[in-house]
Amino acid sequence: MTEPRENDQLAQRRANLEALVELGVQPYPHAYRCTDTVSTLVSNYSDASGESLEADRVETRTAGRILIIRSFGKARFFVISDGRQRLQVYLRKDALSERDYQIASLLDIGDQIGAAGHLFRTRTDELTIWAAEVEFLAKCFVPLPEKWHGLTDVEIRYRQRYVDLIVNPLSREVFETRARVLASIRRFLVERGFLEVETPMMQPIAGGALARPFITHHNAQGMDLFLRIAPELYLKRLLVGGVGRVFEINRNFRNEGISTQHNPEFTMLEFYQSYSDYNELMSMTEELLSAVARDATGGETVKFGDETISFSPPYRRVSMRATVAEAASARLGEPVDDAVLRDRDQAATLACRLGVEPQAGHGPGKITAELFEALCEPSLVQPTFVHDFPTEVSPLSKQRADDPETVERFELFVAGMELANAFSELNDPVEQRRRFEAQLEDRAGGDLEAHEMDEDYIRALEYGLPPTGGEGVGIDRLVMVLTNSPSIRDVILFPLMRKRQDDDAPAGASDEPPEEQR
RNA sequence: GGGUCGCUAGCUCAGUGGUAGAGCACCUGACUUUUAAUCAGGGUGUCGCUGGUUCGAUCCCAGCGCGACCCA
Repeated sequence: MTEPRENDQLAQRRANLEALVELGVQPYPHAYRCTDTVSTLVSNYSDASGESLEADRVETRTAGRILIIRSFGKARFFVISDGRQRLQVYLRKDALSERDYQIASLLDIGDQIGAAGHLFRTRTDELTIWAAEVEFLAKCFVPLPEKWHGLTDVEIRYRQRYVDLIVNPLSREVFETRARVLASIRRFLVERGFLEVETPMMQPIAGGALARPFITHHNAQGMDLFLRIAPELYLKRLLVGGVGRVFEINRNFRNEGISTQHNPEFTMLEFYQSYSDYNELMSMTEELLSAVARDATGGETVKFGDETISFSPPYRRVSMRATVAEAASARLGEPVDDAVLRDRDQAATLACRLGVEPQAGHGPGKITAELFEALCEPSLVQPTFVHDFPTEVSPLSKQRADDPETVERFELFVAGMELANAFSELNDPVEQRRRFEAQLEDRAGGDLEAHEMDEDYIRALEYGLPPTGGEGVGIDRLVMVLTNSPSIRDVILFPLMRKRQDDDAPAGASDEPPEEQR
């Protein structure tokens, strides 16, 4: 590992801490009792006039990190932040003890301080604490990014999210919105009688979705386990057990590439409702997302890049084959009948003409799904339900009564992204076994994402799963849309990044003080 | 996996085959209501890493690393 880089700013900050210690200041004090946070002061007094603050003096003790220092000889202004809001503190020599004034003059941008005093407004009408006391709380040894441009290097923003959060208020706002989204979803579902549960993240069979899992190992049991790719099969076991309305919000792990829409671990909401089906879920999804948008952003309409997206119901509903046929027809300039997509040879021919190479083992259903991805997905900007998927790509969904090649399933697309996936749950154990067996054939043919056989799940179905509608919603992507974030990494606090060699090296402070201070 | 682009001071960015540049930050001095405070002075650097070409490379070439975007 490389030696910690020494530079003047680091040395200066260490010297300032030494000077504080010589004044008798604790370098790492244990607590500071605040009467208010910066955020509550700002929200409570942002409208208070200078006159009213003078007439009814507001005394306060608060704490935060220094973000800006403006120094004027025998007075200085600090802008401090509690991570959400910023507030100015005015420190003048004649208002402070000699000791506190010396402390104030030894503080650096980035340091944590406590301040006590009363609120007033400056000549320029800025709400400010007139400091009577100042307390040193913790040292920042590393210079913060620039006050004007902030931190824009996305690599540092993702790897050192703490720095991003210190200097970019918009980053904090994204995660505040994310928290409101989760709270809103929970409220919505709990109000409708859904029980929140947690099912295994480590599973002996990684099922419930078509994806490659991560493998982990249990030492004491001497067994390999998979990080879950979906909670689905466990949640449906709970439905067999009589938990008629159930949901889980938690992480899934899929061993696949990283993109602006994919992180290997991501957060998914799954909910299931007995005695229901996918039609009911479409309406419920409209209610859920419009409510979440309101709770999280204040309205049902959001800006996403150049687009304005409305979550106000109803959402457009199109069948997958019809929308593929329509897109193919527009592309080729000739009518295309969606019946073509039910025949392997005709579907393959159509795919070739559209520049999508069908793979050998892929039947008409998979080819249709691939054409949909290539032709239709990116153009679905406003919330759109794409329903009635090919059975071939839906091993856990119930077939339509009038059409066994088609299942009762929909996906919701927003901003060109798949946001939700739902279906009437397949509850026939014999048919479920047949579907798993078809998947095993795909697996034998080299499809590493094909579903594995899960005997216990079939046994659970043999006890009787009521007719059920179930849905998964990608929380990260939903938050992307609601916060106008172009990358999934913008809405995940610590997205997966490749390890760097210098990850072990501290940015500044070393264990040893410089020679001259020993 | 493929393509394109990027990596220069703590941060945001210029730039050049011959002593490395700006703004902010930082240091010294002035200044007791500033708002990117102001004024005077100061450049603090492994130009991502390794090799090659060259008298000389941060620059040109190759490989590698990390990242971004597009494609699969």
